[in-house]
Amino acid sequence: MAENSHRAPTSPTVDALVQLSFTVQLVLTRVAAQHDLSVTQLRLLGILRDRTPTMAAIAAFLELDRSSVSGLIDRAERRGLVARHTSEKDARVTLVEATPAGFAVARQIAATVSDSLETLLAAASPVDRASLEKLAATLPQP
Amino acid sequence: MAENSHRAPTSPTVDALVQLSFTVQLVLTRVAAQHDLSVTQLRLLGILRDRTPTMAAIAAFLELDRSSVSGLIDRAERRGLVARHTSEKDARVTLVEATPAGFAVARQIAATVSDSLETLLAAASPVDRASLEKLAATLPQP
DNA sequence: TATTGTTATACTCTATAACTATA
DNA sequence: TATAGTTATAGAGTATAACAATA
Repeated sequence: MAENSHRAPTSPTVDALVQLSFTVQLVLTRVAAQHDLSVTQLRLLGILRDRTPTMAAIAAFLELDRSSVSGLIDRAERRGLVARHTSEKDARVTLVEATPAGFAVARQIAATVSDSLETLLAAASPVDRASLEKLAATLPQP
Repeated sequence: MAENSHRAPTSPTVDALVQLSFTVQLVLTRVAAQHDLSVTQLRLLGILRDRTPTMAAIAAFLELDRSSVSGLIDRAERRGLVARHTSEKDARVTLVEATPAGFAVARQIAATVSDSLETLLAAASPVDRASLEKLAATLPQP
């Protein structure tokens, strides 16, 4: 038997996908940390860039329990990044909106992430870039 | 001014990379959850498939503080997935090894992740796959 | 009654600082 | 003294269960 019987053979494409994913997450984690934020808070700010969603919508988007989102918004609110508003149509519903400070942080983070990833992609050919874009566009949501 | 002044223009390749990354992480999170594990524990088991590293090596690999790794290994050990051994060469050093149960879980997880991602990749052409593999191989570590 | 959100509780994950044991 | 690892502590993130307010 080979030296290592624990490693099941897996496709090189799958390996590439997983490795790529962790590289991107590492970049996101580091950039978020520069602003003393978690990747989840970073995602939250991303969502709020062009939406004013309900708590439930945020939970659905992030695939979190609504109680987890309550805590998430509590902490973001405490830091002045987001604000809660009660819906005028349905008093049960809470809408979440980024504050000007929240938008500013979101912009900075997006710019830094973009720069970092572009630097990593420096060696990628236009054809490989196009493949990557096509792949992302056609990949079904799991 | 446009409807939304908060969204800075970013490259489609960067967007693709980020989206792809979150898709993969979602798959990993779900598969890990099926075994009541976190993605970090999943990564740990992945590392231990072909290594018996020191605590410090695990910390370096996962980019965590050594104290965080102590807790991580505590919890994995409590669940019977890994075991600690003191190095015979240097009594300060602790080596971490997967147990048979740990290897079994690692194998199952790897198989499920592989299946899930292959399903997602069903529509990807051989050329696009090759591009993805090349990209992962040439991407510098950030 | 059903839905929206919060709270109480418990656990994992993580870091910082202080510590122990060994080299 | 320096290094490897642990412990104490604190906080973020997450889920489950129970709850209040509103529909």
